[in-house]
Amino acid sequence: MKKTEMSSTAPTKEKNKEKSKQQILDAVGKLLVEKGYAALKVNDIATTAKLDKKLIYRYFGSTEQLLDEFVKSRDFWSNVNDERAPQPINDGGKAFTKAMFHEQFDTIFENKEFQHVLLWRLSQQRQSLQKLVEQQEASGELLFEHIIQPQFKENTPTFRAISAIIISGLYYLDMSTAHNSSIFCGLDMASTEGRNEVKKAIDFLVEQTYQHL
Amino acid sequence: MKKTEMSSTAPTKEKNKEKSKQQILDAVGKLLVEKGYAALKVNDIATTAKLDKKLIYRYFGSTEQLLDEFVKSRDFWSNVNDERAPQPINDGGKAFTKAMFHEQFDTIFENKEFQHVLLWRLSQQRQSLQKLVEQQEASGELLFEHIIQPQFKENTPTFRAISAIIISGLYYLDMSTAHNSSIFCGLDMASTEGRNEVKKAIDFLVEQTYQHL
DNA sequence: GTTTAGTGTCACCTATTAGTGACATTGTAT
DNA sequence: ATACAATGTCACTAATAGGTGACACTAAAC
Repeated sequence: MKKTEMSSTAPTKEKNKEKSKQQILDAVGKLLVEKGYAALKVNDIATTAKLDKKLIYRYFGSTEQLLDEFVKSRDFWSNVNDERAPQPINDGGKAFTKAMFHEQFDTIFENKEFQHVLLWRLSQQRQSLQKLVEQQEASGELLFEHIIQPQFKENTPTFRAISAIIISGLYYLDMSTAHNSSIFCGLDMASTEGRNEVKKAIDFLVEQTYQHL
Repeated sequence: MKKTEMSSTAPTKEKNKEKSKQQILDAVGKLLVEKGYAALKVNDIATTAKLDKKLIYRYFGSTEQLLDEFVKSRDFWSNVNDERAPQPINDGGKAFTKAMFHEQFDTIFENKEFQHVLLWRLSQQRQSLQKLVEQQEASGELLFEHIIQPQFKENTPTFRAISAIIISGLYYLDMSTAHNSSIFCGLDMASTEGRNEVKKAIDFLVEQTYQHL
């Protein structure tokens, strides 16, 4: 009978472990968003997770490993990786490029955790964060090879540079909006109008690039 | 005779105070560049300055005030403020805009202290850092009003957005070059070639904007 | 010489932080 | 019932952190 119970109900011990690990990982995310990566201390994490810090060491080995685990647990570049080209690409990727830039701009704006991870990886040399950079480069490379190169031929490097400016510009604007004043070049980057101006600018720049590069 | 000495030679005590204050401020800069803003701890600062931390409290009041003092002591936006338009502006500011973007890109690349302050102000809400944002906005506003507005009329907001993307893009690229891998969109942002591609891209984007916006 | 004010040094206190050993609790297998 | 293994709790250490009081030294004023 006891055996029957065991096999019918999932083992509660295991469940609690997974639940606790999840609580801890979530606490990292919460602290990251609320106080920034500098506030990621074991004691705070444990308190936020409402668990003893001992469990952090037991389940993750060390604070370092916990943070690495946290980074790995989030899939920040899924929206870039995923291959849903919304419309067939017969314009050399123009519409796709515009849409991707818009998506990046909005996704990062909404995802505070993402913003803090961007900032974190600018500030610290953590291996798991470095991996994000490589991952991002790799997924971007696919686009450049398959869509941009055929379109722009020998001008591909310039297109790369233009993309670099635009993408990193969007990153910075989203980060600075969340942490500093939201005014940049006189536009309110937290308002719909301001953000629409940026999107118009993106479309304009991409359009001009496709027409005149 | 003693009195004569006093009035002829500067009082050495005062001199030492100023020298010590300078040593402390320089130590902040050195630590900021070498270890990032998170490493700005009193003990480290004092050690780096080769002085007792007591002096930090005596001369600056607190660590907080020291850091504010440090930020105020540097004039990071002088290169933007200063009104040396290299050529007469009869092209609506096109050449000036290109030159300014290039200058920003290179200045920040070379000035590691500047990079760290950019990062610092994204990460922390310190009043003296916030003032930098306002100062920067104010000096930019002059350009928009006097040069851009007459040229672009009702399209000025779009031009603002384009500038916002480009400037913040240059910021981010310079920061990420120094702290992460220097590869972005497949271009090496630490190499001359990579940076020249970016400059070509800047010129192209500005050119297109002036021709077709 | 004595006083005085400012500079610099040292020892000390306190709070925070990371990390661990010991133990109590609980669910499960025998 | 007993043994066992994993979860969770607590008290403790050690290191690092910010900050201060007391005192020695020195240059100038009298």
